[in-house]
Amino acid sequence: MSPVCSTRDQIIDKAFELMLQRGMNGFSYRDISEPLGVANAAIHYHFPNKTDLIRALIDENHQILRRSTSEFMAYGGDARTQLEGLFEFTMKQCQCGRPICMVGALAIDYDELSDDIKEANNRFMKDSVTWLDRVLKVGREQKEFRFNGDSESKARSILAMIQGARQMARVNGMDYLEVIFGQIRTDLGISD
Amino acid sequence: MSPVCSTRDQIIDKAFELMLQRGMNGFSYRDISEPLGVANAAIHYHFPNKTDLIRALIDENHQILRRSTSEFMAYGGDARTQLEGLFEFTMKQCQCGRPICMVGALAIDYDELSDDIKEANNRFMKDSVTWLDRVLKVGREQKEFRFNGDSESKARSILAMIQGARQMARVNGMDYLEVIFGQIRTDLGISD
DNA sequence: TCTCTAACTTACCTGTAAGTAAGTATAAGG
DNA sequence: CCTTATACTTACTTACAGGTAAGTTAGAGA
Repeated sequence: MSPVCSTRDQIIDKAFELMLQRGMNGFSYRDISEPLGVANAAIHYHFPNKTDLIRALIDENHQILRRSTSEFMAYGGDARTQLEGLFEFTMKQCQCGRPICMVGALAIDYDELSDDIKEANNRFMKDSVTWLDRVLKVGREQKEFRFNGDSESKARSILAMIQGARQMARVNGMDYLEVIFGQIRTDLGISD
Repeated sequence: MSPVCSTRDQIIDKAFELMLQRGMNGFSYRDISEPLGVANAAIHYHFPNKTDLIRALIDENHQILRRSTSEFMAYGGDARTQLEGLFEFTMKQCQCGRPICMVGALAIDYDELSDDIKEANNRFMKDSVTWLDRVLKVGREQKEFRFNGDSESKARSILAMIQGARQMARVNGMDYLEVIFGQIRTDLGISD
């Protein structure tokens, strides 16, 4: 195991931040190397080309979400708490300089992505839907949520909403997110 | 009035398409000039720098939506028809090579936008919310739609959903959009 | 016929992006 | 002590981005 402050980890950290702020074409190797005080070629040593770097960022993203969802899970079986965990997670991401999500960032550059990156991104999306679908199913069974129709469609629509909201929040201010969270609660028949 | 096939119009057409496919940093002057068979500098003649070009694209986008919404309006007072018009409009945009919307495209490059572009983008968003808010209000009064809570929040959430869905559709296939449209109908208490 | 302007083209410049090749410091192992 | 691998650095190349300056051409108006 490499230490947390290894050059490689620092590169990933910085690149991850830049990726979710500006997208794939919005940052250069220099934007990473300069603040870290290393040479440009140091990045090429760890990630031969930009595709390799992006691949690593997708993995990073997947890990972050997986870690977070298992954190929510640990809170207990309460579906409402898990949904609120997703809201909090989203809010935190936006507040710590990650205004857009990976799927949204990659969607812009979709045409120039390699097949394995497209697939990794797709897998991530499906994982997210599966997770939320489960939360909704449990929530409906436990009478915490009230909604009509298929729970998977509902899960997809909520994820789409959050993704869109993140982008609109950037243009129109952070309270856009709170409005959307409120609407999701209302749509799920949560009185609060 | 310049003819439809003027160089200026062709530049806007091509740039608009590229913008909604790849975002602001995803295309160059060459990507426009080459297919049109003109010199790179011809673009600079009409739009001195890239910011001027982007500004023109936002205007173009605003006009397209305004034209479309007044088309829906012309159909009659039926709120349901107007909502379906929005769905159709979105679908058509995606099918004719404009997978993402302008707000989404610009959100990625937000940090490097000039103030007037940010403002124009914000205005566009607010116009869209205002329009949909009205449709929802009328629809609720006429008992075409059934939903809880504030109509403006609902409008925002629907627009966020569509925006997110466009991006997710790119990663996961076009039927994602249909799923989301279906979910919006369900959430509005439309039986069909 | 001459002049002027709009709408370009050609030829160029500067900056910067991604990437590479070759060299170097350091520590670990035999 | 020598060798090897890791983790870099320096110095470079190639390509292309956005942008500019000066020249050209075609048509409209006096």
